[in-house]
Amino acid sequence: MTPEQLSTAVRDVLAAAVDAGEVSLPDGVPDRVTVERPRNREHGDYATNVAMQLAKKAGANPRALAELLAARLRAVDGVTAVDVAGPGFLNITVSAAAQGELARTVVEQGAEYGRADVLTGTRLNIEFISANPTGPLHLGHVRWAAVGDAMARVLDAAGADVTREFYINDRGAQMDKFGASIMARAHGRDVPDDGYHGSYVGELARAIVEDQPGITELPEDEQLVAFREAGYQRQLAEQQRQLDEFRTRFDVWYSERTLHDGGRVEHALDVLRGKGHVFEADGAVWMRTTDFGDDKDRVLVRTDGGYTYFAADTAYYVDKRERGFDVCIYLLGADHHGYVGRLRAIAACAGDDADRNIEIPIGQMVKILDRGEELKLSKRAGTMITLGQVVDAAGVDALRYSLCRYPADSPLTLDVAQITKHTPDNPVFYVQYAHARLSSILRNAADLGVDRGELDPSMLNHERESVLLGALAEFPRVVATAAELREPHRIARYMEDVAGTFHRFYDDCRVLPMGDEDATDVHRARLWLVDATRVVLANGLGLLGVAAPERM
RNA sequence: GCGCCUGUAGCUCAGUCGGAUAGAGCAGGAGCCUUCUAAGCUCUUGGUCGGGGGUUCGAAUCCCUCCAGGCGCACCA
Repeated sequence: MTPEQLSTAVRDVLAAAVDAGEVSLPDGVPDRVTVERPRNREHGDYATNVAMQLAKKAGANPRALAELLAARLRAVDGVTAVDVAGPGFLNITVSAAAQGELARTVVEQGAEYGRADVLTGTRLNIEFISANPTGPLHLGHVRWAAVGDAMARVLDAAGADVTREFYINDRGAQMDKFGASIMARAHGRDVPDDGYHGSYVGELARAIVEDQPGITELPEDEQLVAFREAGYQRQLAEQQRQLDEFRTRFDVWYSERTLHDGGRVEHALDVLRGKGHVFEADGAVWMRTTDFGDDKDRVLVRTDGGYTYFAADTAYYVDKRERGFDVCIYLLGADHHGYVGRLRAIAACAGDDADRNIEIPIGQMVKILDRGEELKLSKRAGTMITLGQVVDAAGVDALRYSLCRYPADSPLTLDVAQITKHTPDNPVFYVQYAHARLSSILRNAADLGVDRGELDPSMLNHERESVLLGALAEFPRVVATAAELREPHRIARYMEDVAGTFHRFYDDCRVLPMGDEDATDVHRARLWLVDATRVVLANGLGLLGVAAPERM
């Protein structure tokens, strides 16, 4: 019996009590009844607080209402005991057989187990990283690479139609500075003060000159463009390679230039003019974002006739909506949180609901310590910690998992030594090890010729088995919650719980027959449970983009 | 000055439709391998949930206020 089924059963019991005239609910029976796993085992397998929630509406004493529901619940198939406790909690105990059926469900659903449908029908666009193509991805991008990718996977698992998007800022003054910096290096000159000082610029210059020997002979203005474009292409390819290595995938790489070249900016301005939020003042064209909570109005077209970056942001949002996305998610770093107000205002000015059509989660900064020292980037000194260097130090799995295991809105410090060590106090390895251990049991079973056979769920009546089954049953709800709250870290925390629960089961319950023993129904049932546990961990790790090793 | 985020055990942090005695790991202490991975498990010490007020059957959670720390407030990109 899954929590979902039990919740439905409780709701049905409530409805039956209403029909029988034992309870009166002026607002009707609620659609959903919360059934949760109590922290304390003495409170049964599941508990519900419906009686307390509805007591006031029903004009009844919470405990009396609970008693009334308990009497009916006891008759439900698979329920073995119902107690009324405290101010009116219903503590429910489920039979081993009803609970054990879950092992079959999980194994049969396999990779599908855990998928939910809470977001079915929602078209989501999730944009993250969106770095300038003027250099390699660095430390500042790493958190969203991991969390954004995991979030996209979780949203997909919850049934949403997800598009992952990377916005390429390939237009504007920064690009020209980038081109000028490469050109300066190609001629052995100093990079301009406001240019790019990283050592990669020199390497780029060398590679480009080698590839296009005539480039340094071009007139200065043409040469700058040639360097800029060649540098752009190489850096974009480099970023894509870095992300590929980090297992972060995008569906759409959206170039800012195409917004301008395709007339999308003019189009967006027309749309917004039509909504009445555009005005002219001081020779510039503005959008009245203060109508919607922004702290100041924003310029769209400068006095010199050029479009601002904000105009492109506006066009980009309008474009996303016209491409059919219901919700546009922008993952921004804390250093960009000043953009939240104006982005929300864009949505509102476009006639949308800023509380529904746009979401802007803010990720706080990450510090990474290596051998006690903070990996720090300094643009001025030209020292830079690239994504690749961090990956080299910590490994993709450890890095992705560790970044995903904390809520993105809390500041984070990771120690490379801490997240890469192979000890149980490292959550990555604790979870991966559990998966390897499970895989090992399944391998050994095959070697011994023990087949899972038919499941007799009533064999799974050990305390540790019951707790493990209960934990596995939570997976779909955890996925749904993680998706709805945009909090993939819940998946990691959940898996740590499952891994611990499994290790404790393993310690107390022998799965395979020993020596010359014949396999019994208990062995077979435990194999089902082991298989189901392995499925849940594999699916969960998959949601974080972390490997589920079969051997360690 | 205004805005966003954070404040929970010695340390790193979980904890959202408000629920039962506030949790986990580490660190400290004591144990468990003749058979499936000891990269594991068991027991134990440890709290004014930053302070104060409010809402109610019930608050770490919701509201107000104060304190401390981080970040941000361009006709830059």
